[in-house]
Amino acid sequence: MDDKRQAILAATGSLLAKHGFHGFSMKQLASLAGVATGTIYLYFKDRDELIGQLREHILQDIAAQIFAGHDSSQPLYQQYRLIWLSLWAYFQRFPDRVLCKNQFDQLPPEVQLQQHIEAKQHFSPLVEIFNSGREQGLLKPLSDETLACLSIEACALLAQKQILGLLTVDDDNLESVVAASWDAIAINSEFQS
Amino acid sequence: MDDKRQAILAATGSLLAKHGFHGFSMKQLASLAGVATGTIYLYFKDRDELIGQLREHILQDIAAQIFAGHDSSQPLYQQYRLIWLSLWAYFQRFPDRVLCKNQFDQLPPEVQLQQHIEAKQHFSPLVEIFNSGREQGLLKPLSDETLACLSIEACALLAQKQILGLLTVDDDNLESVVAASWDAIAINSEFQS
DNA sequence: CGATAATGAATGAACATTCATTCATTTCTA
DNA sequence: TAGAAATGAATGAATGTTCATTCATTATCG
Repeated sequence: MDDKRQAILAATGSLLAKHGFHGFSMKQLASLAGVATGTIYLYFKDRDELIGQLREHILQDIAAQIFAGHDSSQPLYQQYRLIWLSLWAYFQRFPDRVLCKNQFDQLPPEVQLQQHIEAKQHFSPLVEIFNSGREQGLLKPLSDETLACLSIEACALLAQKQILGLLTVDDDNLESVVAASWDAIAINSEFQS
Repeated sequence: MDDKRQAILAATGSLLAKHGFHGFSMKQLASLAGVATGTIYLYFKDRDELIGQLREHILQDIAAQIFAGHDSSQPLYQQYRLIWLSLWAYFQRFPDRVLCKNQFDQLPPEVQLQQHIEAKQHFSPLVEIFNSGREQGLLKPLSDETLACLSIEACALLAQKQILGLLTVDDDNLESVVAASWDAIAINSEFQS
């Protein structure tokens, strides 16, 4: 059965979101997933592989969702805006995913290097936007990573805080927040829209 | 002896930075701090209190450093710039602290609410900048938390990535990165500097 | 001053608990 | 009924915490 696998992955996500790596135990996971502890090991070699696969699963899912309506013939800001809003919507729909993603970003340094390379492949359309933006003189001449920190990563940060109840970005503000994050990476000419 | 206490706190920081909460053991800590395991419990009630006190220690230290040269009579951007650059310098000097801070930000949700209230008190001068910036029409009409995410939190994010070797912000770029993060929160008039 | 007593910081082996993982057994399915 | 899937008690390693003991230092007294 493959829905057991899915159930285990889903339970892993919600447990990780709730407790972090602290207090994440295979027994609790089994009980939440509605399987026996041993069953987990039929689908995953061990704890680390389980977590690695969850990470991969989430990353692919996010990438699939936020680039769903992507159209590289649109104006650059429109492309950016759609991605940002899709990411925001995704995180609102699956709050656990933000929390998980941020947990992954706090794994030991040696793990993160590998993660970073994988991630960049998943998000290549965004890298394309950065590239052509710099070429056209629309975006600041900073590295992809720097631009990402200043723009799209703010989305994940804001989403996390909103989920934890530390701030509120309502739908009225949303459009100006996207624009604000664009301002961070865009070159400010007097003629901008 | 109070330097035992300091030694334990320091060792906790570097261990936390290296391994995260994963693989952080009191035995390893004792060995790194150069004390017996039992000694730790003479200075700290338990593991959680130890970590809580480290958090408090780091937060106070950061606040003290980044507001050291703060002068509220300066132009708003100059105030912001100094804080940003001080924070950047601090993180370059004490890389462990960034990694620790980010670990704290991934503690279970219920812990973070309390942390957020404390933190806001430590960083009141920054909140002042946001307040008067909004009043003067220099900053976008967004909440403190949102402005912080878009501006100063990017500093911590960039610092972490730089420390992990995922990007490089050299001193030439630094000034434009600060300006970029300011662009995110500032209102863009045609007459801006 | 010298000898003795008291102190409490520091120790680390011992303890209870928790955890990831295994595997003999049972349950399901084709 | 044979084979696959699932179980969950058992295992042993690892962890946080405790506490009886040590020992350098300080205080007390003859």
